Amino acid sequence: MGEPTRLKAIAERLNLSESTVSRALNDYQDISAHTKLIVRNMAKQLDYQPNIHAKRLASGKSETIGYVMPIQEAQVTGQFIHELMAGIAKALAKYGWDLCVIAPQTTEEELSIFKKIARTRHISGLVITRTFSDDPRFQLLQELEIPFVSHGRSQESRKTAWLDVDNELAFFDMTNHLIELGHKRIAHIGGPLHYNFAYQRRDGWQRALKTHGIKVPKTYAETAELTFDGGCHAMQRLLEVESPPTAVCCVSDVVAIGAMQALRKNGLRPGREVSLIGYDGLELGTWLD
Amino acid sequence: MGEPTRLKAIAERLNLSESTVSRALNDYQDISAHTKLIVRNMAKQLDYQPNIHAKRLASGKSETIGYVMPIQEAQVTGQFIHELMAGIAKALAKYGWDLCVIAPQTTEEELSIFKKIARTRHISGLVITRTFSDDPRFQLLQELEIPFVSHGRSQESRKTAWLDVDNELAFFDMTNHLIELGHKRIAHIGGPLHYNFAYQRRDGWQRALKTHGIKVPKTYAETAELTFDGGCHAMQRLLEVESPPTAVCCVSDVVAIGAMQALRKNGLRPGREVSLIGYDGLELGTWLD
DNA sequence: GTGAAATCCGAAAGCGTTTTCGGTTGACTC
DNA sequence: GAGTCAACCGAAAACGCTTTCGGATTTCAC
Repeated sequence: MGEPTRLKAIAERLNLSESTVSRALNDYQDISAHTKLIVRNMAKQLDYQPNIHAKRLASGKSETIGYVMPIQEAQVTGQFIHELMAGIAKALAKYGWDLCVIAPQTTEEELSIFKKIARTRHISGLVITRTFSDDPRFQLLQELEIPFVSHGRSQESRKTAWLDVDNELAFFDMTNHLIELGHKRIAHIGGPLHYNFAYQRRDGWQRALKTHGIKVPKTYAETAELTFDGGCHAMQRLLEVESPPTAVCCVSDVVAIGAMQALRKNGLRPGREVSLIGYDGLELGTWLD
Repeated sequence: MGEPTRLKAIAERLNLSESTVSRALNDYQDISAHTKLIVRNMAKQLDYQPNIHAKRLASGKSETIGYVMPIQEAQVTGQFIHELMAGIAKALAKYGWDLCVIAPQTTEEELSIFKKIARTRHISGLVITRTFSDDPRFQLLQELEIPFVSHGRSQESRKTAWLDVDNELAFFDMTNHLIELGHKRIAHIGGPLHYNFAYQRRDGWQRALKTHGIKVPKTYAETAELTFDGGCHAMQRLLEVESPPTAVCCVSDVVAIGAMQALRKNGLRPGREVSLIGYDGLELGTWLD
């Protein structure tokens, strides 16, 4: 293998200056088409790969995106989190950008990392995940003028870029489906409402009921930790209500499985006496129905 | 915020040269303890953060580890994959190193990325995951002299560093547990044997049976795709065997859930007529039993 | 055939570190 | 008091690229 090819090598071979070669490769306007062509050919021939550190130092651009991993709590499923990462990494790779993992331990640490990035600018932009309804990161990042995309929205998302599943619609559809199947007593086991997706999903459920003029007792709106146990206990509570629901849509599959466990304990068969429906990347749904 | 602090600023404030400051911060031997002290204090006071690109360019070290994401196939669960990433990222952060995501689309692309890294050395080392029993990456990386750690082993792992769950032992223990519960007819639904963990897990099951002098028909060693369907079909086949098993240990929880579905279809109750046991990070086990 | 305007390229100054190589002190020996 | 040897520190050259600035051609209009 030996030494990697440098700009200098290309320049010497072609009797050009390094600056010309650099500009040819970066497609500057003031380089003739012919020159660009021969430079690029030579670069390909020598398998030239620019030294990214020199490049980033000289240009002052870091060409790096930081992916902020959610702080570990409970066993909120992380199934699709890494698919998203892989997708982003692939897309960035096309442009020679890097995706860097940032894993803060606490919220305070997370915010202080942001501040550090704002000073050093060694990271050009961020992807943040697991957003909260009231998420302090949105304001801070805007103040610091760090470009970012959020996976999942917040109340502040009007002004910022985000990508998200349409949670509200998904649960609206899900609930409608149950209604079409003839269910009237449809409950919801939601997640803690500081998770924004939990908020949205509950809203979808409510809107569907409202649209069809169906009224349910307040006790039908359950809340659970995003664990098996959480789902189990919430379902247990629903079963103790005066007239228990005939269908329950759960905020996540993990919760749904927990709920199912509760049904079994009470001698009820999921899908028969009580319909359960979950939601997530896990595809457990195929088995639940 | 303004401009970040540079080495120069510290040097000027202290009437020292930049080189002295640099060596003081990097704990060189030829700088007096006193000088080191005042330099470090000043650095802290000015909140100095070295420009990593300049640093990496000058030192020729990239201080970056690449995490090679497994190529997407089927829905092999990725639950704990991101916990590992977070752990690595945290550990590296302490030393100012970065963890960079590499997401190849195909095996060929993966190998060519390795070759590129070998030339440019813009990444100091790799973490590779989802290893195969016969994994070409091990040899290539050794040839290219790229330091790496594998998460999961391969046949070649004698010479290289790896970290892994002791799959063999886990399934040995699991099977023993079933034996202690009185089961004699214990089957195994394994994964495709080119996955090394599938290999190891099957071995653990076999060793336990052998240790207790239990013989089972060859048909008890089933293989399934790592999906719900795979588990379902494999279980179906097991039920059609002459004398079906009373317990089955499954290579993963996803497969176990599929198997469970098959049991239900046949009017059997998991945990009653047939015991099922799965294995993974999903903690589904708590519910399965 | 002159001036102006394009067109294309080279020289050189950065970017912010690290690291080699010497040089200046002061202490210590005989 | 000349010579030696540590102990400390500064000057300056890398590292490999980008980008500004200006210089040399060529083109075109008149």
